[in-house]
Amino acid sequence: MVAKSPDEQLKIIRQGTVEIISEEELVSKLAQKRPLVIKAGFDPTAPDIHLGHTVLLHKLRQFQELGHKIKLLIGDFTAMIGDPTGKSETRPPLTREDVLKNSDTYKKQVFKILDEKETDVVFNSEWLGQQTSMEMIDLASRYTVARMLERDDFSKRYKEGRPIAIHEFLYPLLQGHDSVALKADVELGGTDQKFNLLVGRNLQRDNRPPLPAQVVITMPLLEGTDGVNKMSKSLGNYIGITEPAKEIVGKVMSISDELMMKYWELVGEINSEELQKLKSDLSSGAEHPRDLKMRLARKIAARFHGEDAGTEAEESFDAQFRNKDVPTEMENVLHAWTAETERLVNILATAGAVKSAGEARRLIKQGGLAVNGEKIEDTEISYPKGEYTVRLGKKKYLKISPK
RNA sequence: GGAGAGGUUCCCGAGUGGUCAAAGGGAACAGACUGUAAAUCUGUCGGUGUAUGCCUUCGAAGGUUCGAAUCCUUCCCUCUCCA
Repeated sequence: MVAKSPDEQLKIIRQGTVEIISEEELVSKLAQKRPLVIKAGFDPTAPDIHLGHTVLLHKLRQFQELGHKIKLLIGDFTAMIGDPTGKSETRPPLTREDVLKNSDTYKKQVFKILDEKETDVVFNSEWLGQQTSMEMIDLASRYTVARMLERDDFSKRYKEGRPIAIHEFLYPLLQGHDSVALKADVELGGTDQKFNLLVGRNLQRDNRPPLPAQVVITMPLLEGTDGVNKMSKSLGNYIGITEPAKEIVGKVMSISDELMMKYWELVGEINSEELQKLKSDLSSGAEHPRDLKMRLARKIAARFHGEDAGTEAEESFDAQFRNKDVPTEMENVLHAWTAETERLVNILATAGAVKSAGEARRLIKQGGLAVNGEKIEDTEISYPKGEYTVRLGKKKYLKISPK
């Protein structure tokens, strides 16, 4: 089953990673010619998987193809703490139902990339929920405050005088303990997870009896559509895999050219030779950046929605932005007219198309609003009851019809 | 337990009695430019039928004052140092 030699495997595993701690250990584990236990943790608080998550999933998929065993860990227990970032407040504990619901959605999404048969989905509440206070204290005694403060996020906050709650220290410990419980051979995570992953390694070593330490593999974080911050739902710069194909194409098309190459590398499902070719074609001019980006956009859309949806999304994108056609389908908003005619700004505001009438007015002043294809100049214009096609800005189209 | 610092609009951050809907930056939105690129430039950025008006906002609640983000009181929250 495990057919490839350790060196061949290493070559594949290494692609796109930031760090492997350590490669020698990984090779010797691979040389044992058994399916390794590969651990990767996911937070069940946000059930929507986005492209950023898939970086990890693609790597896991590669491990699967090499014949290893994936333990997909849903951190339902640790979610009660929330991985400390300093940004997020302590999260309210999820109910059992929430967890189950979220993890179901998770599974559905994850298996668009992973092979379901070769994946174990596990919940850390299974063992963490059973722990007694004594065991918790014992776990806490394995680490010192000084070592905890080595973590970037903690030391920064400490220096800046920002709060750190004690329970935040427990997060890395519990996550690390998961590795002990799973007897993980390898743990995969984003570069922001390095500290936590290393804690797992240390805890395995310090365990009684000691366990073989897991190999830690970190993956680059994928920047979101803003090109700066890591992709996350809370920043609103994400591309969700359940989004409509058109949305995915639109969002991918709006990323910068530099970022596009990173996307190719991390979620493009190509090997390093192919990546090199794309890069050289791009710099030699053999390939137009726009076309290359469209290929990527289409590929990603097709991955989650099928080839047809990908093609269709591309066509409608071109229609709208190349040929400047009005899209055939758009969101329909119902509005109840309160009088014979009503001011446009009010209609838009009450319909929820804009935050306030003032914003609508602003849009008009800035020349970003059109009704039935005609640009509006007058901020006080009124319309009688009827059906209208409204364009807000460059890309947002809306149909307003009477309720 | 003691001493000190602080909580400002989406975020960071200035403002210490009227000239404050509150500087500056970021984000966001719009326009120009384009490949719906990115970058850049310009504009907007609490609400209100536009009003030198009115309403809501400067941790919370009260108070002083003609007038408070600014002063006082109590409360909540955070940090630092000492113990």
